[in-house]
Amino acid sequence: MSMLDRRVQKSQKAIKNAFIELMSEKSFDNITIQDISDRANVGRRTIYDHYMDKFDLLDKLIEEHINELRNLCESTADMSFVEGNLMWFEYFERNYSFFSTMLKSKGAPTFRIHFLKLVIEELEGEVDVTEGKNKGLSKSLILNFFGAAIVETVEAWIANGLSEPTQVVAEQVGILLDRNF
Amino acid sequence: MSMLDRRVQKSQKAIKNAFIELMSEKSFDNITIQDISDRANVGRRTIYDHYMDKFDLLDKLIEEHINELRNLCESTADMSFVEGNLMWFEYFERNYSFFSTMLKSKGAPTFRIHFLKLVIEELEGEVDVTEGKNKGLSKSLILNFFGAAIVETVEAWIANGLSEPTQVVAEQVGILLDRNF
DNA sequence: CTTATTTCGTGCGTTATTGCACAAGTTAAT
DNA sequence: ATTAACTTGTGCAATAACGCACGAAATAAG
Repeated sequence: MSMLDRRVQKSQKAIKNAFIELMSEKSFDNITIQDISDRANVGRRTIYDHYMDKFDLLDKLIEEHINELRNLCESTADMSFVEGNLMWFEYFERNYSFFSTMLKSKGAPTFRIHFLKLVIEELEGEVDVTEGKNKGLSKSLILNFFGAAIVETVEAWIANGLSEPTQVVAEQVGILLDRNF
Repeated sequence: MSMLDRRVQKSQKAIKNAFIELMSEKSFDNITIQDISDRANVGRRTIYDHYMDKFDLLDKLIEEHINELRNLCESTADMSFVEGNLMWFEYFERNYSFFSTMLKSKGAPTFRIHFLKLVIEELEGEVDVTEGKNKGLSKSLILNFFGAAIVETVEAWIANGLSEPTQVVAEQVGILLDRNF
């Protein structure tokens, strides 16, 4: 994983950060490769060595975070929602600038879709409609219901500039989930 | 000047910054090339591509700032001390972390010497002992006198964490110099 | 519409950085 | 005193980033 050349890591990091910065300043469409190259202090050519175009860059960026979150799920598999949520929300907090720009920017509604999809996928293993409190209910309905609820909560929390303490939000959402699964 | 390869600039900057950071944490003697390489996130080999050893690195760093200050003097040659001092003290402010660590660190008393030497050199063209208020006085005595005064003032100002506003210090020192030259 | 200006995407040769390996010198611990 | 762990300085081949130049495509200006 971390066997990547140091130069690659640094270039990609600089490019991604520059891109996120620019996303918070102007719309996706108005960002040029030139802009990114200038801001990242990296040769324009270098960007093409790593990404096809700015769409590819955005895709990779999104995919990366989705994967990170998926990995996070594995390590929290044996925790309660209250515990696991803390890890999730701390991740959001750590990557605030990314999620903030991605969730509000109109240029990238793509992200919300991917994000919701991930949440539902990861929630899938937790719901049981054959017995317990959810017996007889529609599995897909439950998944959509709580998936959207989670995404929307995160979105609002971030849009408000993380005004609520991370622990509090994580715990409360955790309580609601523990109660329903 | 800025025709240097982007990579060189970035590497050297990272190395210098890492070095300054480390200087504020431990004594010069206890800093290893390994440390610098780790902190700068640069291959150990790269450091040797630019510097002989850590002494050379320190020298280059000092020399660089001394040169910057010397250049600054040229551009302020036709100003009064009050005006010119503002440029100087703003430079100190901009490079606070450097001056702070260099002036307090016991591992690098070298810097104080170079610094004083520069101040005296640049002051030399301003003093006239053949006529005016300093007629008959010893030129070298005057230079040492005010040179040390300036250096000490800067040192104290920086040691106090820039507690006094830059403009105020610059102006007051300027007044004292304008009065005596 | 026509003309600048800018951005794009790519090919190319050059250069800087990298990671590794090695022998030699330091430092610390037991 | 001896081992172990770490640092140093250097050689080397591989490769990432560089800067440049180019024609094509898109965008803005007159």
